[in-house]
Amino acid sequence: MKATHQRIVIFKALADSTLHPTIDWLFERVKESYPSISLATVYKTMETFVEHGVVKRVKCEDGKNRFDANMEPHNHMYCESTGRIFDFKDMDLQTLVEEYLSSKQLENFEVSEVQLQINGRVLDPDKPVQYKI
Amino acid sequence: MKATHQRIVIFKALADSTLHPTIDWLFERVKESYPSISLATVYKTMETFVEHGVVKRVKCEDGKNRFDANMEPHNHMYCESTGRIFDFKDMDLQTLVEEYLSSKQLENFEVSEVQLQINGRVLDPDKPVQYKI
DNA sequence: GTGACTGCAAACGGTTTGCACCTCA
DNA sequence: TGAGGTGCAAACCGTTTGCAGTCAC
Repeated sequence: MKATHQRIVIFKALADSTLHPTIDWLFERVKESYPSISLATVYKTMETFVEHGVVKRVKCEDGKNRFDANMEPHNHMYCESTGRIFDFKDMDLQTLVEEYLSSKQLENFEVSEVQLQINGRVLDPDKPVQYKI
Repeated sequence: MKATHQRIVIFKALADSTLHPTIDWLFERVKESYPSISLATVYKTMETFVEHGVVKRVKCEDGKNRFDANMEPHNHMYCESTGRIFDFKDMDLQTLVEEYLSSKQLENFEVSEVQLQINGRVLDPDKPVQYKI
């Protein structure tokens, strides 16, 4: 993967944000420090980032792609009114579910991932959302 | 909700299928018995069905809308190679997760739903997929 | 130097919309 | 008869693509 100027700027914008940015958020952000960048480049770059395991793609109810720079296993809280995604990590919960499922028989299906997502709404958009373990 | 011919035909097509049809699957299907139907009508009808709680919308990795005529609480297995969705119902699992989560404190977030999805691949597309409780 | 990357603009695919006409209740 | 549903075509919006020019290695 070549370290082009564009890729570096996009990567920095990504690393800054914890809120799972969309392509157009990244595009607007990156334009500030690199005004001549094209939208297609952001799309293509994110595609390569996904292929190289730099980020994960997160499909969202609103239809847009979002990206997750957090590559550790974790779960999501999804806000149905703003479309924002919040990470939470609870290995006890993950283990609980995975162990339960491993005791079940799945016929004709090979599991790659068990995804657990809490949907709902943020009450006060100015305050932080927290999951207390 | 008016019982128009179009809506009845669409509803029947829906009830037939367990595999969470897309709009264009429904459109093709419905055209067989109602050739003059328009794609826009299928879109608008599904929208009213969702509003009236007749079906649920299921957002899919492939970007297309799918619909679920099964209104009972249940979970999904998602096949990453075909995009097909299979239902499974395991109340023990659901209760396990919900009880675990209710012991946690979620700050500034109102939960509407906990979604548990098993991603993976169907091994033999001609055989049924089964989750054994 | 060359293969990979960028930027542009045009195309794409799923979905939505505006509007004249029609139809169920 | 009137509120609301239908069909058509055009618009929309996020995303992808083809290609000529450019850049990192």
